[in-house]
Amino acid sequence: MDKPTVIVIAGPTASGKSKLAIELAKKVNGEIISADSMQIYKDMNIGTAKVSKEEMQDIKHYMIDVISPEERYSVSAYKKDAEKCIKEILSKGKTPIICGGTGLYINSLIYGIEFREEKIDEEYRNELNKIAENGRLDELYNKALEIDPEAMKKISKNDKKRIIRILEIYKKTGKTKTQQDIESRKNGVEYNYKVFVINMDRELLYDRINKRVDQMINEGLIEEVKAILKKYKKFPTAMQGLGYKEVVNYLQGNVSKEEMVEEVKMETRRYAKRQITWFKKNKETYLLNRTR
RNA sequence: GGGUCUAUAGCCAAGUGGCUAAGGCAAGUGACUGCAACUCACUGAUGCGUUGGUUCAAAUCCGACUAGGCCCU
Repeated sequence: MDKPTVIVIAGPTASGKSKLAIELAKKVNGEIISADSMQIYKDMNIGTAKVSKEEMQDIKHYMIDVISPEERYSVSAYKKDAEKCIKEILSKGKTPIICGGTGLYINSLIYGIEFREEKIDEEYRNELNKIAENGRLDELYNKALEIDPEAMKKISKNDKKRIIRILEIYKKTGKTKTQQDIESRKNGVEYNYKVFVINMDRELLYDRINKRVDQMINEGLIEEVKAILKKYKKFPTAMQGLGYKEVVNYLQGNVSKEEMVEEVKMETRRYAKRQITWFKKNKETYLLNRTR
């Protein structure tokens, strides 16, 4: 039995993924599933560069505006939700098109990673964070090294977040991350993913990023941030979003507007660079070279 | 024209006589399966504006020159 085809369009910010995905959707009778860790949040529109209703051209988009900025989201939730969308689109006889820049999310789909049911133990996480912040991260590192020396080969002594995760997994399941990773992949991949990664000359991309940031400011990014701050109280993850932190900093009067804009541009470039590194790693990928 | 201060990597900058010229940002490369727009690692000056000198030893002290800032005329 042939696996159904799912198209994936990935690439760094401002490389034109969204537009390409829409064009493609029109041609192949497709619908689009976003793979963006920030576009899942409601009310964060300008800063996350969501496509407008008009730009969608009646192509249905999934996984955008699904949760409130006050909530927390995760890869495992994304995997589950996105696969639901894939099934739904396929059942209509249409082609699912995954489009986005969050490599972690895309990988969970294309490598068919199964996540076990797990609620994050916030208390334990906070406890470990406190230890780490008291300058005792090395203790956590050593503990993690004892539990899972294999996984620790890839984790630096300073990588707080990943060291803590090793300990979390062990406390929760009694298993090592290495074991869990193996189990998570034993089911194989359900769909025939065709992955396209947009590749673009670095300078051109940086230029596009600068223009996009200027445009975001013009479109009212600052107002958007103000509105979000007024509407919601907590932002466990959402305010990590590029641009948002910097605007908040500006609103607090710590930096001038010009400095803030420069910061956002710089951060966006750094982000794009990380994305490029991430996607480069994927084998069996079709590189799309864009020169404009 | 006179005076004065400054000159270190793409940018900001520590060093004020003696190990191999701090650090930050940018840039590049890399890791990353439950916060991922996260978290983290690695990489850069054979040389300190130019040039002469003092010294066993100079980015560091002295002179000249060049460039820039400030003040005076």
